[in-house]
Amino acid sequence: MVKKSDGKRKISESTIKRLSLYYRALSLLEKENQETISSKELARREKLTPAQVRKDLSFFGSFGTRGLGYPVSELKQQISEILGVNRVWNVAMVGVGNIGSALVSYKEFQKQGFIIKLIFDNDQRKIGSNHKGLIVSDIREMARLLREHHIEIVILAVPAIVAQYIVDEVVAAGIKAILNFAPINLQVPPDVYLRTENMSMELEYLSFTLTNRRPPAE
Amino acid sequence: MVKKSDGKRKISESTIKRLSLYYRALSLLEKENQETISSKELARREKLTPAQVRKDLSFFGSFGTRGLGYPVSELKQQISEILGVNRVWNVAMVGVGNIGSALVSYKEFQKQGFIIKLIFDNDQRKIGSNHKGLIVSDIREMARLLREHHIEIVILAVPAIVAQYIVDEVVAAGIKAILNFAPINLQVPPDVYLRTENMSMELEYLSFTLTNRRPPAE
DNA sequence: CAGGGCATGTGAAACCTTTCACAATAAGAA
DNA sequence: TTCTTATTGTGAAAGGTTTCACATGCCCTG
Repeated sequence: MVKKSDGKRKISESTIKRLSLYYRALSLLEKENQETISSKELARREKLTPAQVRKDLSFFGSFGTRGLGYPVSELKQQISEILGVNRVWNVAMVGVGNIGSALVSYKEFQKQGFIIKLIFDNDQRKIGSNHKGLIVSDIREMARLLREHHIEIVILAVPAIVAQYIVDEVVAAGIKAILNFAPINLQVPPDVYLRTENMSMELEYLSFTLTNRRPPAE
Repeated sequence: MVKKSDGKRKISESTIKRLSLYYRALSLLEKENQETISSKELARREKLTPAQVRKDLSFFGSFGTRGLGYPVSELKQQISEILGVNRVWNVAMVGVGNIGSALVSYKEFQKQGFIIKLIFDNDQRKIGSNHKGLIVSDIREMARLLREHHIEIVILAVPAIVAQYIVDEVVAAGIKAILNFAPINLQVPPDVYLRTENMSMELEYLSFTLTNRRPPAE
């Protein structure tokens, strides 16, 4: 129940990503009114091993009951605290092209507490237009508006060619966490956390798998 | 230059994903008319180590010249063959909500040779409507149309609640590769390759990092 | 055409992650 | 209360990935 003493435990990226999976699964289980779940069943649902589930959770504490499993609601709550999603995050979207406007309407982000408060673009035709109740702001006002609205995370959905330029502005405005959808590797200072979502990568992975799968017969 | 004898080399997922990064970087370098690149410089651009770049490439052959580096165009061509993106892949989109229609317009997929040929939905109001030159088809016609158009990859952008039902239909239609954008873990037979793109996961990762970063001072 | 410089290709070492295997222990039955 | 059953929590082992370090060998200069 109690968290471990916070030594300089280094938690791996894979563990954090799996916590997201557990969180999603637990949310579903909670809706189904299931009270407890074993590592075995949780692992089956997320295509992992029971040992992995237990090991992942053990980095953060002892949440289960031997012989019984984990209490669904309580574990979900614990993971939400670990991931920091037990609160609201103010988010701004930069770029209102296809991807940007789709993500503004994407309810999953809101459900997890990531609330898009501001939208920016540099296209005069888009500035002032309404997207899901939000008015598109001029990117030249970004620094001031980000500060005024206490934005902590910026989602970048601009063309690759301008992405580095825009990210420099975002960094200059004091933002420390950026989720980038432009298909390019951006350079940021070491105190800024940048994650790049590369949607082509997954298609290329499928392409690789189809291309290199063992032939139908020998 | 010549590929290694195809033993039962097991190539790791991370290596394949990095090949995607190299491919993207090389495409840019080619546009900039750079003729050669060293592992050191390629690593710097993608925030990796030179040794990693060389090791990754060495699984597939010897593409570089000692003392000089790798020939940009040639290496790009080689990687495109490895990833299987030196050809066109026929793709179908299932679901024309926010994400689905954004991805239909996403030029990056086309540029990489992933051509969306068909769009499906089950909403009568959407069926027959035009998205970027493609008419939305009735999902009940999916099996026939997928076969007729030689579709090899399906992108799934439907609500989580119906995703398992739809993916069962896609599998029944004989599709072996699926890219899923629904935030849920889907079950497919072992001969079907499924990748799930979880966009909330990256935001949650940022949330975790912001929440657990070392405090400003001690 | 020989020699210096440079960057590759690659075994081996270091490091990291996952899996194993079992002691610990809570719940419920008898 | 004691016993049985189930499942956790976790060191240790196994397995996998990254980094090191250097021999190799190509290019270019003189």
